[in-house]
Amino acid sequence: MSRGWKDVRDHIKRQILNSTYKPGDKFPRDKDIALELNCARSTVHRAMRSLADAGIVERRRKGGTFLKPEPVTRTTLSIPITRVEIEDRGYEYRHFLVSAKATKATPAIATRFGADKASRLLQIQALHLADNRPYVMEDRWISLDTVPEFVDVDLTQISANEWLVCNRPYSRCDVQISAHTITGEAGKFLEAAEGAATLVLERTTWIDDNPITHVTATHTPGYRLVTKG
Amino acid sequence: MSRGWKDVRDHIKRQILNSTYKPGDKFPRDKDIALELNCARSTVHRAMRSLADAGIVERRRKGGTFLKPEPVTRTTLSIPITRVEIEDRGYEYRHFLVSAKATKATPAIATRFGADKASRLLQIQALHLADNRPYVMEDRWISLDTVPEFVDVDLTQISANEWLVCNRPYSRCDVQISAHTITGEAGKFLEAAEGAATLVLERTTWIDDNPITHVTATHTPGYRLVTKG
DNA sequence: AAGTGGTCTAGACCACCTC
DNA sequence: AGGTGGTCTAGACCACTTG
Repeated sequence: MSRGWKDVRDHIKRQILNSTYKPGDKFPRDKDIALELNCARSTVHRAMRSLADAGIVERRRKGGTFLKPEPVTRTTLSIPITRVEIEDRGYEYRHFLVSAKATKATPAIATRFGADKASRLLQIQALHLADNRPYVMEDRWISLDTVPEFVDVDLTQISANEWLVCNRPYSRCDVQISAHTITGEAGKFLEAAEGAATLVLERTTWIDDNPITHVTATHTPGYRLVTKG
Repeated sequence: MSRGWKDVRDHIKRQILNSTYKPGDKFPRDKDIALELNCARSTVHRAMRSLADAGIVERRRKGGTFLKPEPVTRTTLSIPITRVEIEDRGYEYRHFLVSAKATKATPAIATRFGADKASRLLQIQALHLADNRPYVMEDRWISLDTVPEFVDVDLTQISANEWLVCNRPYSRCDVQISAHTITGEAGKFLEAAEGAATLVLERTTWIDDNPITHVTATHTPGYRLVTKG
């Protein structure tokens, strides 16, 4: 007999794994499952919702619950503060401010932030080091319209990354991952060979409809992103 | 007055955004929040759990609820069946089997699968095309110990990717993302210039403790992974 | 129009962890 | 040992969507 909602979830998972239900199949209604497993409907609901969150099952009011016909692998990517990421790997963290200047928006940034919201900008380049070796280089744009107090931050003491994450919670965040070959300055700072392949993470964060920052993080060659499933 | 748990969640989110609470701060206990917002404790619980799932808040029995001291950006990566991904982008899908053969495990695969579980293996290389242009090349290992019936699959009709995802649900999945420069065969099939940077996704899926498959997917240069927040 | 999942409530008990 | 979050229950009502 099932006790908690996790047991109910595992019971259903097992049925999926041993093909009691196949992609596209319909499950009994929550009430009947509850009856069968001798628990409350809300317990079945809790289990089913966790399966729906994981992308395994699809639920529709009046329609019922179905095993997803075309399963989607869903995995969670955690991106900590760079300092924490480096320290978690057991290295000593340091960061190094390369440049900081007020500039006009490039067309790419204007498009991303919204043409009317890219008036006062700060561009910052910084290098994060692990045990004094280059780890990641970031090229960041900050909207001073959204974060005016940023001009007072001492970037030799705290990285823009850490200050923003800790002082400016965001309501929305876009992440894009791509691969590029290293060129020019980035290669010099990262001490990487020209033409090496690097993983690039771009993030834009927003508070309501106002852009906070856009950062392009170029990692040293060989960097791997790992998701915990 | 708050109505549903989403309103409670948004109420707390707003308090975080306007710095009513700062990283590390402790929230009142659920019961008190419920009293203040005039709703049931379980409603507050539902809201707090969604914030905890999002990595915004940390909850400890007896300890209470805290705003995370070092916020972590958490984002969800969805990886559909390659055919669906291509069709969703509005292209016509085709796939092309390059090779399929029974082979011995390379040391890398043996390590990944577990030395004792890499005895009967199939290695498959296939190319997925969008509007007849190369989209992604996959190099896949399949454990015939775990999936013996795979030998009967007609890989000219259905891709290994789609057959496995639809017929072999997994209980665990690891994903790794990295950047590489294209070399040799992959470049030929992807019609990409030697030395171009490509995004590589590696996935291993398991059922319980048995490996199902390991796939290395090499994308055409310029490919971007986007997360939906 | 009716059936299904989604949510809210109030109360109870449990489990875990800090104090 | 006590306080906090975690869960279960039973019942009620709501919201959406489909037949």
